[in-house]
Amino acid sequence: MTDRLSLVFQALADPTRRAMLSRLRVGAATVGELAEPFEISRPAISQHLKVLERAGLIERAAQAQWRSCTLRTEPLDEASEWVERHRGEWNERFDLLDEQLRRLKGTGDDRA
Amino acid sequence: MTDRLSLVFQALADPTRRAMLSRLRVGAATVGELAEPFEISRPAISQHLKVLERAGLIERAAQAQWRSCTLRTEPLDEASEWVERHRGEWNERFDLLDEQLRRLKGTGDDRA
DNA sequence: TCCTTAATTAAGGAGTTGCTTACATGACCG
DNA sequence: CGGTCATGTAAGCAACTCCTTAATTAAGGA
Repeated sequence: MTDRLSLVFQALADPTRRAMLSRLRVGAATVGELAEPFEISRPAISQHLKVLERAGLIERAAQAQWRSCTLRTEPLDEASEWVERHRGEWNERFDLLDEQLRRLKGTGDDRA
Repeated sequence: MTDRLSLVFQALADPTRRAMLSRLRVGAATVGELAEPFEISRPAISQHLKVLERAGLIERAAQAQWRSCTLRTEPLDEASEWVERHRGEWNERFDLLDEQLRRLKGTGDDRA
């Protein structure tokens, strides 16, 4: 489980962590804010954040005694690529569009 | 970890299982054929297949003493939906195109 | 300085994963 | 029937996951 893609999928395999990422989509949050919707302890939250950080899905910045967490979506690109490549036939058309849009956007990363 | 989406992401979190799915993309295979590229034991293969089956990603059919495994991509649609919804801003445009293509294809599943 | 707040680290426990070897099932084949 | 091939089940083990409570670090305010 040493490769990045596995770490990302593993991070996404937990509903609490997915909910955290969804929350972060609307903007940065402190650990306390992230913890608020859940009934689990703060250390449990910290551990989930560690998993997300290890997968590259969040970034933490210390400001005074608060840690601001921000979403990093780049790892999701790799995950998306894998999933799209393995969806049925019509998705090959979809992949084509993906690549066209990617070119449009200017990030010229060709996949293997 | 009772929900389908978590089971799918968890199934994808292992390189061996991802390689198996990639292999199945080119057509059905027996357990032996699937096992061939890997150095792990047959029971280990069986256990990986159980994980994939639990996530709905493969289907097994018994033919004589062979079990033919086939890929089922539907669960990947849900995974794809989640990932696309959480990729950066430009992906909102991407999502739009996704939906347009979906309508073009005729599967009218609106997401929440 | 002392207290509070925000968060992490430490230690431990129940359950799961990913592997192993040994054994069981079940179909075909002489 | 007995042997072999394809696969699955059982049992066990080290490592990891996800949670807990207790202790720790570190900043800010009285």
